[in-house]
Order: sequence, then structure tokens, then C-alpha cells
Amino acid sequence: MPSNKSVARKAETALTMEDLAKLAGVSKITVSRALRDSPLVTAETRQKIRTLANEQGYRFNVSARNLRMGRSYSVAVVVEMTPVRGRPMSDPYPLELLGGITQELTTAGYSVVLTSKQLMNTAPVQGADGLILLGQGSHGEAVRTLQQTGMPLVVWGAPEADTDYIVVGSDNRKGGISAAERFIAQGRQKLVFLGDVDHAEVQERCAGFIDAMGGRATVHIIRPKAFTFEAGFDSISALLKKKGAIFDGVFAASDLLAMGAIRALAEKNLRVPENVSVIGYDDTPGAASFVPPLTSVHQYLRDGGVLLAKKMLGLIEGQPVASEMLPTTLMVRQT
Amino acid sequence: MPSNKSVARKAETALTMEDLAKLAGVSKITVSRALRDSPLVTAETRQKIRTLANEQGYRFNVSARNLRMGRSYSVAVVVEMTPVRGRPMSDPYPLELLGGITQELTTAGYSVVLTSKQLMNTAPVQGADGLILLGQGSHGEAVRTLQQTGMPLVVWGAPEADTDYIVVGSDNRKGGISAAERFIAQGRQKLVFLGDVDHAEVQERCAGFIDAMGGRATVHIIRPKAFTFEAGFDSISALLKKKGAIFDGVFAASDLLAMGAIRALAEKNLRVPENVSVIGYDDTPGAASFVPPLTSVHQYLRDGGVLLAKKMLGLIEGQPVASEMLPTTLMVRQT
DNA sequence: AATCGAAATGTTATCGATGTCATTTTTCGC
DNA sequence: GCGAAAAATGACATCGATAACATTTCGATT
Repeated sequence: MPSNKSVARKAETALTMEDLAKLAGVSKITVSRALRDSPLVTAETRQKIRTLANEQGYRFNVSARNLRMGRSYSVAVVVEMTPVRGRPMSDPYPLELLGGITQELTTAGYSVVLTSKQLMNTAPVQGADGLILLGQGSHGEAVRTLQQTGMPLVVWGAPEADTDYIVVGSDNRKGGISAAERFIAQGRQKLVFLGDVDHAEVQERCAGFIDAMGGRATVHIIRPKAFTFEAGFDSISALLKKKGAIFDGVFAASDLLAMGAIRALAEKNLRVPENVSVIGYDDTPGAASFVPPLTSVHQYLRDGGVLLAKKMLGLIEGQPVASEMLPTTLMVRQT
Repeated sequence: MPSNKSVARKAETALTMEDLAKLAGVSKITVSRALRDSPLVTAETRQKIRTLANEQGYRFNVSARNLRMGRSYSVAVVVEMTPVRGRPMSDPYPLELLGGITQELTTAGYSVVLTSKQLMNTAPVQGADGLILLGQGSHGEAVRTLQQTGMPLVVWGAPEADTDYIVVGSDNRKGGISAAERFIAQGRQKLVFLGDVDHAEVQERCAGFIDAMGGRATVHIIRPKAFTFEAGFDSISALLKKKGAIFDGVFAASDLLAMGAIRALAEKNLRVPENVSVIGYDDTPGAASFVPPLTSVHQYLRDGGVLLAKKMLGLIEGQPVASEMLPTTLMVRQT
């Protein structure tokens, strides 16, 4: 049974490496080395000191190391934390990215400091070793200003033309292509793309989709403003009312749009996928449990977060780093 | 036009207070005081030093202060950053809370360190001045362990019986009451509550709702497992198929449920609100732009975040702090 | 057994800001 | 205009960990 020495100590002032050193009968630098797994210390003494540290409930003082090292071992992440019009409700997505980022950076010994555009000039952000930007859509000028500070910078989103900062994003073009490939395999002839192509990412999906179809089918584009169930329902309902509007496949820019579309089709007694095949985007939780289970393009957001973090670590360590797009996977279900 | 001295300096080693002191012809402690708005320094010299600091692009060294002060001036926030079954899609809600927390803490000079349950025993979290827990549902034993560390602790959620930690949450009971009051004012007689009452927060809403009705109407409870549009649609569709099931009001535990309900009613040509009145919960963005605009119980999540942060700051400063529930507001629209 | 070199450990100085106490400057009453 | 109190400023030590350099210990080779 372990002693409760450590608990008893809690009230007292915090232990330092020097205290441990005295207890172990060594110098404090040896303690430092032991706790950092330095090869300059015997496996034996390392072990001795580590167990001692545990017993005594030693807590490493981050500030002291940071001061000495001239680094903060922290990365600031800029997130939009208020609901944004246009992508309502459907968005646990920044959270998933954050999950990946946090996991990777924390494991590497960095802390993740959350911030927003408005708070960027506060000391903790200014003092961070790097900056990760999670925007939706374009960043442009804001990024340019940030680059001038020389702080390592990584951005989530779609790569833009003439920029030289590191971008990590989901390959929307390939997402569109994978949807097209499925429709080709099914021999669909008259297709509908459903989504606001003013949106940069949606634009990419649409372009990849059309290019991959390569004229094997007609593609009619409908551009609802929102990404919601409602918008999908209404768009397809309206389309079905027009006589002569016949189609056998729908590729939607979000799962909610796709679900709305399916509901609209069902109301007109069109069967999915027999009459019309439908593919959604995002593979949100809920797609799989929808009735019928929705075929959807999966984005690896958590992996995206991990990748953002890895790029950042690379930049901090001065390694060569390049932008990268993540693959997508078409999750084939029953639509 | 401002000089670019500061830009020129960037490449060099960072400025310290001592450097500023030399430039200003004072001692470094005076610089320290000036930048902290200490009353021990003349308004004049303070101004002089501040402008100098700006010109030179001085950056405060957080680590040095933290070491000296024996504090980290950081608060760790524990969030579940993977999608959780049961509350799919519908959740930008931790983000809104985070927004409020970040705003308040950062403004108060603290940094917000993001973390997860798995990463709690890493140094940055261990060294934080406090811990905010954003869970959904119960915390129980986990909280108890944390309390033993003596670290200030604030939790988001519903207050539980025999606990003594600080809780901030939305007053679900009052949310239910406000819905009831509206139905009473409208003279509705046969009501439906739509939501999974196994969920602690939903349970509260339902209880408040029924208590406030005080027998003025019958309340039939339907408990879909999910909070989705789909679930709402299916639940109400099924109910409408049963003959004899007549009702003139629906109170749903989420906006999506309410929207699904409305769609189901519309399919049976029941008019909202003439035949059936519907009230949702959360007032998600999208509720207002729904057709028809949805009446919903608004939760002040951002304010919730701010309040969490304020309680935390209070705890850190040793002030007496109590748990608190936030009010809700019934946003009356057209349903 | 003596010597050399590698391995292990120790000593000292340092990172930048701030509390404590000492010192200088200013203010104000008579 | 002098002295005492108040206001403003400064010198020094300090927080805890680590890099650079110094020293000791140990092992192997001849």
C-alpha cells in the first residue's frame, strides 16, 4: 500500500527539483536530466529519481522551463466560437479538428491555447510558439498580417492561388470525384448537384464532380443558400414540381441537404436508390442512422487536426513543411 | 507615418524590460510598474514608457512573470471533442460556451488551455490555476477525484444532489415552465412532450413543464432516443396515425425535434399554430429562419461560458462563490 | 598497477519580471 | 525657507529549471 506522504505534502509549498535532489542525495541537474530521460544519467539513478518524484507528488514547473528555454511550448488556436450564418447547426466540425490538434500537440508536450480573432494581441497569444487558424472560407489579408510577425502559421481550409503559407484541408475535389465515380458505376445519366457553389469548398466539390463525370451525364446545379435539411427539402420539392425535370442522382454538399432531398423524393413516391441515388457530404454522425442509411463523403476531420498539429510542430522545429490535402472516403450505404 | 524601427528589431533578440529601461533612462522596475498601471509611477513616466514600448514592439514575457508569481495565469478547460452519440449534429454548443469562457478569461489576463479527459495529467493542465469541466450529463466520481487536488473547479451542467462543487447551468426547469405558460395563455388542452426524459436536462424541462401546467391540460410524453429532425418527424407521424390521438400543442426538447414535428403535422394538413402549437428548445440558429419561424426556448450559452469564467476567477481569488443557474427566454415566433 | 578516455555527476550562471526594502525627489505646512 | 511626510524611483534578491563548462568516477588497455 503506497504511503500517503504525497497527500500530506499537498498543503505545503510545492516541491522543486532541488528538494528532490536533496532527498535523493544528488544534485538538481541530475534530477532534471533524470526526469527528461537524458542519456547522461544512469538508468538506475533515473529510475530512483522518478519513483521518488512520484512518491513525493512532484509537479514540474512549466513556467520555469519556459523562461529558461525562451519558448512557451504553447500553440494558439484561433477559432470562430459564435454560430455563423450559412452553416447553422451542422457543425461539431471545429470541435473535431480541435480534438485532433489537442491530442497531437499535448502529447508532444505543447499546450493548446484557445483564442479568437478579437483576442489575438493578448500576451499569451503573442507569446505562443505558433498559430493555427481554423476559419471557414477565406483568410486573405488577415493571414498576410500574421505572417509578417514571423510566427509559425498553419491554416485550415482550401489552398488559394498565390499564397505561401501552410494549408491543411480536406480534398474537396477528390470528394466530388468519388461521388461521380459511384454514379458512373451505377450508370446514372441525369444528375443534380445541390449546394452553394459560392462557397469555396463547395465549388471544389462541384468542379471535381463535373470533371470526373466527363460528360457521361448531365449535371444540373441547384444552389440553395443554406446547408440545412429544410433547404434540401425545398430545393428538390421545387425541382420535382417542374414538369420534365427528371433525374436519377443527387450529390449534395451536406448531409442535411441530402436528407432533405430524400424526404422530398419520398413525398413524391420516388424510391431511393432505385429511382434516384443520393450522396451526401460530411458523413456526420446521423448519416449512418438515417433511414435509409445515407451514402456520404467522409472527411477525416480529427485526422485533419492531427495533421495541422504535425505541420505546426514541423515548422517550430525548423523542418521543411508543405501544405497537404487529406483524402476523403465515400461511405457507401443504402442511398 | 510610423517608423519601422520595431520591424527592424524583430530579427534581433526580444526586448526585455531592462532594455526599455535603458532606452527610457529609468530602472527596469519602473518599467514594470508603468506597464502594469501601478499607482507608484507618475502618469507622465507611465505614458512615456508605454509609448516607448509600443514603438519598440516590446513583448511581455509571460513565462517570467508566471515563474516569479508562482502562478500560471491559465485555466484548463476539459471538453469532449469527439462527436457523442445521442446528441448528434445538433451541437455547436460547447463552442459557444468556449467562446464565452475565452472572452472572459482572456480579458482578465488568463489564458485558456484546451484539454480532454485523457490528457488531464499533463504538465500544463496540472499547472493550471483552475479547471473548468464541460461535460454533457453526469460527472460524479471524476469530479470527486479532481476536488481532492484542491484545484479550483467549476462544472457546466445540472446541479446534482449531494455535491459541493460549483455548478453553472441553464435552468431547464424554468425553460419548461415558460413553455407551459405560453400554452396556458393560449388555452391549449391536450399537449405532447417530445424528448428523451432519461437525459437529466430533458427530465428537468419536462418536470417544469408538467408542474407549471398544473393539470390545466393533459400531457402525453413521447420519448424518441435522438434529438434529430428525423426523430421528431417519425414520433409525431406515428402519433398521428393512431386514431383518437388528438393534441393541440407540442413541446419538444430540441429545435430539430420541433421542426420534424412541424413537418409531420404539415403532411397531415394540420396547421401550425392554428391547429397545433409547437415550441422547440435551444433556439438554434436556424430556428428563426425556419418556415414558419419557430418559437423556441433560448439558452444563453455564451453567457453561460462567461459565468463559468467569472466563477472560476472568483474561486482563484478566494472569493465566496456559489452555483448558479442561467435564465432562459421563450422566443415567441410563429409556431 | 598505472594511465587514459569515456561516462556520470556537479557547479555556476542565466532566462525576465517582480516583491522587498532602501534611497531619492517632491510636496506642503508653518 | 526649513523640516517632515509623502511620493517616486532604484538596488538587490528571487522564482525553478537548464546549458555550458568543470569535476569526479569508473572501466579498459597495456
